[in-house]
Amino acid sequence: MTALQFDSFQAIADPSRREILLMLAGDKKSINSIAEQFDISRPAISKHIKVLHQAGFITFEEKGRERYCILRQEGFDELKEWINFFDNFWKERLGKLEKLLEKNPDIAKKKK
Amino acid sequence: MTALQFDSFQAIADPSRREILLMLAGDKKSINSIAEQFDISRPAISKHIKVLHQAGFITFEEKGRERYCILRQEGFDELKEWINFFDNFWKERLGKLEKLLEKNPDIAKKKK
DNA sequence: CCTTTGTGTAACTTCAAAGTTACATATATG
DNA sequence: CATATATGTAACTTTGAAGTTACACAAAGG
Repeated sequence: MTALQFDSFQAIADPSRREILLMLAGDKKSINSIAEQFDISRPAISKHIKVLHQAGFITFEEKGRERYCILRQEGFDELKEWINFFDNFWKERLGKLEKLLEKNPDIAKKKK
Repeated sequence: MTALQFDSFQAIADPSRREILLMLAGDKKSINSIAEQFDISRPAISKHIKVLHQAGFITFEEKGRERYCILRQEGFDELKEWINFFDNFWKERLGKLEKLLEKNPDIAKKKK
């Protein structure tokens, strides 16, 4: 249903877009109220919002002529899983090292 | 000491670079052995490796004329913290909701 | 109804990223 | 030593991302 048309890694590569996400963690905000916080033009922000939406990071809540942007938890899933993969990699590696030290405690001793 | 000259968000925005990191989770690899796995040219891979290094994701182990790339755990820290921020945001929000329901159990009931 | 406000988007410019080829250099090997 | 191998990098091209301005349009408000 929510066909991702934009890579989430790509989406958060831009500092302005990361800033927008941070702003939305505070509260939902209209497009214009977001744009006010930036030096770049309103259409530029509009594009960033579009990207964030297409990447699944935000949803909209229409209110008259205003469009409020709301953070969307699932948007962060892909990244979280990616990080988790490497986290597990390190943990696993640490586990192996511990087992090794249990069996060969001598390794921990200085060579000389 | 390790002056980051490249943004880590930017570094993982490129699919090839993410792929390289995945490859290195298996084992350390020489630049050429990495390049072999890709369709793009060796110099292109060389550049990607440089970026990953400057962003702190990998270190090198020189072995004669070969240069082995090794995953570096700290490189992932910035990202992990970023994700954690939003994770805490959701958890906190959930906590607030639970407290609210404790005090006003009626909210959970259907309106009609 | 006219004007203001909030937003989307088309058309354009600029710039940097990602790729290429060509060349340089250092190490290994027969 | 001559050659093959592993790598770095300069110079260049192409492409797309990010910004701009200008315009369109729907909703609100007097």
